Amino acid sequence: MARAGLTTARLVQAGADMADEVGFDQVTVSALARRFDVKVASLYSHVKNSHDLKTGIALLALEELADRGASALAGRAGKDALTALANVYRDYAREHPGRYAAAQLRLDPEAAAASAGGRHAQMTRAILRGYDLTEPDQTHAVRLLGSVFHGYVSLESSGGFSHSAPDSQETWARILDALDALLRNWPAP
Amino acid sequence: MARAGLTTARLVQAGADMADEVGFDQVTVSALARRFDVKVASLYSHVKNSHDLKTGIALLALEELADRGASALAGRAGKDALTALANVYRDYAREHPGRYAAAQLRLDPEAAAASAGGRHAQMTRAILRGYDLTEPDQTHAVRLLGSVFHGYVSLESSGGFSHSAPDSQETWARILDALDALLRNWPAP
DNA sequence: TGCACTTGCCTAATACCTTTAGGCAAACAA
DNA sequence: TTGTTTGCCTAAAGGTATTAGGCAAGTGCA
Repeated sequence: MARAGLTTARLVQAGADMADEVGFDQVTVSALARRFDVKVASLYSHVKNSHDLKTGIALLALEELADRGASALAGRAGKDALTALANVYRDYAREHPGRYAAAQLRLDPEAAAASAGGRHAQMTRAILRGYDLTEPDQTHAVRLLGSVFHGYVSLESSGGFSHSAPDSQETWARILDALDALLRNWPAP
Repeated sequence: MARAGLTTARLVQAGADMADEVGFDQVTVSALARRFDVKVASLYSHVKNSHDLKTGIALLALEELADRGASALAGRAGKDALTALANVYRDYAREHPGRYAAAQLRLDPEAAAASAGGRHAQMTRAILRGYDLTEPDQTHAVRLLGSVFHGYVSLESSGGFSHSAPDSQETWARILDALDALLRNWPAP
C-alpha cells in the first residue's frame, strides 16, 4: 500500500486548517487521521499525543501572528504602528478563528519558552518607542495593550458586540483613538 | 438502595466546584457521577448532556459574578466604582479559576439571552455615570472596559505576567489609574 | 540488481467518556 | 396498603486516546 507521507509539520498544518474549519476543540487525533485517510495509530509516530498536537498548532499560530505583526510594523511608528499591530490581531482572529483559539491555549513552561510569545511582547514594546513613557510605565502599557487586543478580539469573536449598535468596527476605531490619546498622556503614579 | 438525591442544581454546583479544583475541561459527566457515587447514566435524568452541564456551570458563574459586582458597586461612584468592579472580576478569577473559565464558554443564543450577560453590561455602564461621556461614547467605553477586564484577567491567569517585573498587582493598579484618566478625558472622534 | 535494514502505517487491544433504552425499587399519594 | 411516579441501575453501542507489536514500502550499500 502506498504511504501517506505523514510528517509532524504536515499534521500540525492540517490540524490548524481543521481548527479554522470546524473549531479548535473539534481537532482530534482521530479526525486528523480520517483527513489523511490513515488509521489513528499511525499519527502517534509523528505526534506524541493529543496535547502535543494542540500545542503544535498553538505554536504555529503564534509564529504566524508574530510574522504578520513584524511586517505590519515595518516602517511605521506612533499611532500608525499601534493601529497596524492591533489590526493584525483582529484580522487574524477573523480569518483564522481556530488558529486564534489555539494561540490562547495555556502552554506549559517549556512550550511557552519556545514560543513566539517573546516576539509579541517585543512588538508591543516597539510601538511604545513612539510615545514618551518611562521604563516601568512601558511594561504597564505593554500589558494594557496586550489585554485590550486580546480581550477585545476575544469578546468580539464570541459574539459579544454583534447584536447592538454602534457596530464593532466603529468601536474598534474609537478604542484605538483612545489608547493613542492615553499613551500620549500617560498619568503619573 | 438509598437514593443519592440528585438534582440539576446540585449537579451544576458540584460541577462548578470540581471545575475550580481540577479545571473546567476536566469536568465530565463521568467524573461528576463518581463524585456522587452514582452510575453515569443516572445523571442524564437531570442534565440533558455534557454540553448542557457545562452551560449550567457557565450560567452559575455569570450569576455569581454579577451578584458580586452588584454589591461591590453599591454606594460607590467614579474611580472608586471602577476599581471595585474591576477587582471583582480579577478576584473571582483567582478564587474560582474553573468557574471563571466556564464563564468564558461560548454560549448559544438562547443560553446567552438567559444569562447574566446583560447585568454585566449594565454594571459597566453604571460606572460610566460617574464620567462625562456622550451616549455612543459610553458604548465604546463599555466595550473597552470589558475588553481590559477580561483580557487582563485572562492573560494574568494564563501566566503571562508572572515571570517578569514589575509585579502584576502594580500593573493592575496603574492600568486602573490609566483607565480612570482616560474616561475623564475621553478624546473626541 | 539484489539484499538488508529502517521506517511508516497497520492490526489488535485496553481504557475512558458519552449517550440511549429499558427495568426495578424507593418514595409518595390516596 | 396499594398504585403510581420517579430515581437510579444494568446493558449496550459508539467515539476518542494511547500503546504494543507486525509486515511491507522505501533506502542504502554491495
